[in-house]
Amino acid sequence: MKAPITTPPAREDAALSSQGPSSQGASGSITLQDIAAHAKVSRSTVSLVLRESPLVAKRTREKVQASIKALGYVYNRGAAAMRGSRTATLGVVVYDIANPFFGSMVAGIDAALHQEGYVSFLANSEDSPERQQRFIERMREHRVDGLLLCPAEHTDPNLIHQLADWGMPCIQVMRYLDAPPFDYAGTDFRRVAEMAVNHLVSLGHQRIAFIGGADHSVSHDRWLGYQAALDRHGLAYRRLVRGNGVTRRVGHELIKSLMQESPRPTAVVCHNDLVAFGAMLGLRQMGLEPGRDCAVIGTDDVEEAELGDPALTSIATHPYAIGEQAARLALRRIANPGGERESVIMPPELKIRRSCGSPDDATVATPPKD
Amino acid sequence: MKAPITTPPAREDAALSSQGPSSQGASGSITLQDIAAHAKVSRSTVSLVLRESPLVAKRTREKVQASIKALGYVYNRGAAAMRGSRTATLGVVVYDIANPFFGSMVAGIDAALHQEGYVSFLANSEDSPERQQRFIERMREHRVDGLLLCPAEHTDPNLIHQLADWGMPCIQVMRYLDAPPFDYAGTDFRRVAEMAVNHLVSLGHQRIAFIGGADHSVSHDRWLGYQAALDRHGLAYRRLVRGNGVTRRVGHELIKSLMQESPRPTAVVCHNDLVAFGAMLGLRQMGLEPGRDCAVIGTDDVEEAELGDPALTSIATHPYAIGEQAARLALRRIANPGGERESVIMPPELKIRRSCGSPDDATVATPPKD
DNA sequence: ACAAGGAATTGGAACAATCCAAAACGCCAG
DNA sequence: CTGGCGTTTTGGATTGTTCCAATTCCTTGT
Repeated sequence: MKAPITTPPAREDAALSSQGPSSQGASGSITLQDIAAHAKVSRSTVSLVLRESPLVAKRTREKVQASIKALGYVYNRGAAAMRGSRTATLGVVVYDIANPFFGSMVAGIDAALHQEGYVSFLANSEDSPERQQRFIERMREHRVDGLLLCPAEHTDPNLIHQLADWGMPCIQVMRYLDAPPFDYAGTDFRRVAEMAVNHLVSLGHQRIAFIGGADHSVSHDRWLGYQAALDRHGLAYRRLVRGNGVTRRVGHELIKSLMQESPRPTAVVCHNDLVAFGAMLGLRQMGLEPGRDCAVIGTDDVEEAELGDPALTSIATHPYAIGEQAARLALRRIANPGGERESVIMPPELKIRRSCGSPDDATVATPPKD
Repeated sequence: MKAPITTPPAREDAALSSQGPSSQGASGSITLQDIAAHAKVSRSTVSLVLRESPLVAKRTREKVQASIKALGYVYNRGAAAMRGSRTATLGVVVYDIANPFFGSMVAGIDAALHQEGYVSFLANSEDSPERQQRFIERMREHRVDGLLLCPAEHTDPNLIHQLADWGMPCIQVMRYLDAPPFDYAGTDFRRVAEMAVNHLVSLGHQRIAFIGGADHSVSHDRWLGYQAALDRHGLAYRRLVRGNGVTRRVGHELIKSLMQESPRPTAVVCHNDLVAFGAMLGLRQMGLEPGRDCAVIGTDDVEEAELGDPALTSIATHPYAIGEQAARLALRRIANPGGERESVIMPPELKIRRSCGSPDDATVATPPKD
């Protein structure tokens, strides 16, 4: 890692130093009491105005609001949280924020929370249970109203019960620990894999492989779905190569060894789109054409899928929508902590493009009829 | 958008309902007073122990720590922030968290803050100044110690001075508003574009175009760098096609019209790697080979650059490191609010791959000597 | 003119920590 | 035994809000 270069200020403007000359300056900040004095009402009335209580008369409300504006008052949520019961904050834990899938999910969470006046702490666990644990402790100290958790790999399944004991609402997202019932938002990964297999079967494929995955619920579910779909269609060929991870590189490596087997698969379901891109690249390097010599299907439908060469057929999992739904579920649970646990499952969606063959070369992808 | 499917709990485990039977249960939480009583010392002493004050004697400290553990005490940072001066929280604003560049940056911020016991609120402005403004107001209400801001497009440049008036430390990241001095962390985008041009010139190129960009400081700087570098090398050809955005699609469109001009450029500098991927795809579709018929260079060095076909030569801008540095700068400023403003600039780095030609076809990319 | 009743307003206590000045403690020299 | 000094410990005041019960104000009916 290179050291950064630190420069002094590029230009020293006139006397812009220290605090601006405006208003009250530093931290001797305006309180409810000050507003009350200015508007000639009581502290309590001001508090009611701030919380938009219908109790306070219109004239008074307007007078108070004028004072609030005039003095440049800033509500102190810390103090409010102390007496009241909610902080209007949420903790969000993901394990890889640099992954655009989680980026979209966080964008969805943010949008939904923003609407309700909530604001969220974000932590990136990097799949370390220890880091995750420290963050959760800090969230407790900050008295967040709830937690949105994509559990790190190898998290102690007991965590969920511990959170429940602590009275901290927790929605699991994408991944989950232990057994239901719990609050969960995600997609049905079993169904995702099934849809992929079904699509390939409908195109006439009989030898369908699956590549990629890691040791967590989202992968297990895909593997189960893959096998269940093959069972249903009564297909004997099955080849599940898990590899180590969910990256382009993994897809690239796995497809190469897979295509040297005999018999070769005619189609491959990939754990996600990154693995699929790697697989298509690997096929090209072997002189094989994705979509003609071997159908490739991904999952997630990342933005790049559409612009690939060939454009990648994929099962969309809608991370943004999952984020929104997870956030809404969290708010529901906070409003009603004792309520029945819920699972919000976003239906996956097949996006047909060219990597499983196009109308014009469908004949090539379709094996002989008998 | 499809509606999600909401299911009731999948399985109702024995009597797992309501709160667990553990400890204190609900919110009648343990306070300093409780610890003090249990350890037979005063509230103040417990407070000192918690803050690791050297004032308290070893025996006492141990006794108090034992009580803290025994009662399962949770520190209340809200209450602490009320009397004390810091909240150990920071606000972070980005405009597109789904972009992996910002994902990495946020990961760097998170890592640096985590080490110092800080925790951060995250907001995704989606380049809306109004949303950004609302978030900043909320951050003020939550009394964050500082702000890390990637300003939304068309943000009022006055915002920086307003924040200064409010006494809220603010580090601008990547983009910046108005004129120095201010605290800033980013990379030198002028230099980024210059490096790209220099590299192409060193390979013998004379007609070098630039594509992509939006109306903000990071784009302006790249454009300036591009032009400055051409000036320095005394090259007359210049073609700066700004397009509308920084996506693959933009690169794809722009390269196509550019290659129909006469004379054609022999090399193209792209605003970022996404634009570069689009450009390479466009070249292929025109029957041209990136790196042979036209050199392509990107900036950012995203993970996919290495795995592209051909692998993309790019100027790395190290978003993770920028995030770390921005966070550290914020903590420095919080510790010393009156200190001199700083700019932390990460040096960009040339990553040579194959999209500007490889050793074996260097002759093809190099025009005649004279 | 007065009581009743609802609408609007209010003061004091509570929340859980920190800060500060003062008190208690221990130890040793005179 | 007392004074002095340095180390620990401690109440009480303080922070800015919400909650609650009580009070005041304003109508309106008799």
